[in-house]
Parts: sequence; C-alpha cells; structure tokens
Amino acid sequence: MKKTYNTKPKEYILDFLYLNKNRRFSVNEIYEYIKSKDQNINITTIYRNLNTLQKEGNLLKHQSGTDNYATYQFIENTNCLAHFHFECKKCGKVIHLGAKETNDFLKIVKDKLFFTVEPQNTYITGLCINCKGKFLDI
Amino acid sequence: MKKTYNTKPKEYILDFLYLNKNRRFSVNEIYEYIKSKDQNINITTIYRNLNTLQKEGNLLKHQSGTDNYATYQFIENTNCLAHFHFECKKCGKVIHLGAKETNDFLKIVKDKLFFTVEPQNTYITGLCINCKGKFLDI
DNA sequence: CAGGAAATTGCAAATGATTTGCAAATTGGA
DNA sequence: TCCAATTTGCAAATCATTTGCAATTTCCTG
Repeated sequence: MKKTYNTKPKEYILDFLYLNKNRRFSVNEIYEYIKSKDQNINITTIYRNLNTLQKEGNLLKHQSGTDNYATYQFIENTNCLAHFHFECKKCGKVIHLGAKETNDFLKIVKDKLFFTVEPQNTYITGLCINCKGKFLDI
Repeated sequence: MKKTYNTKPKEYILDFLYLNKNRRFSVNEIYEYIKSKDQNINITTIYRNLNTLQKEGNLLKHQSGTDNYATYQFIENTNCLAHFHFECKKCGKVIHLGAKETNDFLKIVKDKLFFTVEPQNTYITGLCINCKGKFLDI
C-alpha cells in the first residue's frame, strides 16, 4: 500500500470538494477558489490530485460533448450502488431515486431487453422542479 | 438557407456513417476507413463535416471521462423522442426501450422527484446479453 | 457548356486542456 | 533530527481539435 502525505494543496482541494458536493465543477473552478483564498497553488497539482481521487473511486469525471474540458463531481452519498441519479442540467442538483423504484425499473429492462445496467454510474439529466420553466436555451 | 455541395469527402464520410449506424466511433476510425479505400482526405475535413452533422442534429457527440478524444454516433431511428436508450459499453449496441415502459418509469420519477427527463437524450450504459460475462476490466 | 459566386477542402499553424520529466520542497515516522 | 518516500512547481511536451487562408470544387445561370 502506498503512503500518502497531507499537504496544503490537498487540504484546499478537499475543502472545495466538501463545499461543492454533488455538483459538477471544472478544474478551473477549483483553481479560482484556491486563488480567492490567497493561496498560490499550481493547476498541475489540482489535476494530479483529481486524477488520484478519481482512480480511488471518490470522484466522478465527466466530459460533455460540447465543452472541451472535463468536469468532476464529488458524490456525498457513498451508498449509491442501488439507485439512479437524476441531475438537473441547469443547477446541477443531484436527486437520488429510491432503490425500490430503481429496481422495479431495472427488472423490466432486464426482462425485456436482456440488458444489465449499473445504476451507480447512471446519471440521467433533465430539469428539477425549480429550474423547469426558467430554462429556455435547450 | 445555406447552400450545400456534394463532395467526395462527404460521400466517404456518409458511407462510413451508414455502415456504422448506432455505434460509437472516433474521428480516427473514419480517417482510417477512408485511407483504406485509397482516398486521401484531410482529417480536418472530417472534423468539419462531423461538426456540421452534429449541429444539424443528425449525430450525437459523446466524450468519455477516460479517453481524451470524442466519439460520435449516428442514430438510425429518428423517432426516439419517447423512449430511453441503453447502450452496451463493450460493443456499443443501442437498444430502444418501449415507449410504454419509458413513460411508466418517467411518471414515477416525476411524481416522486418532481424531475423532468428528456428521454431522447438519455443513454444508459451497461452490458448487453452478449457481452455480459465477457467484460472484466470494469 | 462557359462563367462565377458560394461552399468546401487542404495545409500549416494556433489553441487549449491535460500530462510528463525532473529537481526542489515537504511530510511524517523512526 | 534524520531520511526515505511522496508531493509539488515549473517548464516543456502532448495531443485532439479548431482556425486562417489560399486554392479547388460544386452547381446554378445564362
């Protein structure tokens, strides 16, 4: 097992993650956040730490078809193996569907299509109740 | 309305698309395909044509969190407004869930979570019956 | 079927996010 | 306090994708 050391860059990065649970953010957002705290941390360090966190399974990495940069997402609830997630494409809010409703649906998918879904990785986008109606530009 | 001209590069690109409906492919795959036909077409031209097709709504663009290149997908069935799609992450096969099952599920999502999904844009990944069991490297 | 405007292509260079090499600095246990 | 292992910062490299521009192609019109 590899040793790990606690450092100031890591600390600031984790601060950001805990302040921004469950929503997507870019590397640059972290960079600006840390700069706003008057800390001078190299963006390479942020990339490296995020990659490590992702490999350890603590962070999801997304890449949209339109933006040319990745976004990351720190999931609060680690007990997400058994349900779907819905993410509002406007505000980024993540909503967890109950395990029963998820499983009822997945059973239908499996029986009809012989298709096996891994719901922990499944984010379905749409609009939450607050943003619906406000959001016009597709 | 902008005019369009038919050209040899376009022709080869469309050939590829029709031969590879419903599965993800990379720009480089098209490039290699056209080279294998002894045609010399600049990769920039492929990029430009795919971008146009995407803007016209005839092509989906995906970007995974791990690969650092985009993939595209040419959807055969244009009547996909009312159902979910399941895509096998190994072979890329796309399966269409029936409209009834889709709507039953979306009704539950809306009633319970007040969340509105747009199913035509929803691709849920997992494993199809053929690939399940063969696929080990997460 | 020749002329010409508009679209498209090819090429080279630019862009921009992300990664890598390496030396210097930091961490935390002995 | 010492030291091996890890982590950081910096600069340069990488690599997919985009852009500028001149040359070529398309196809409509007379």
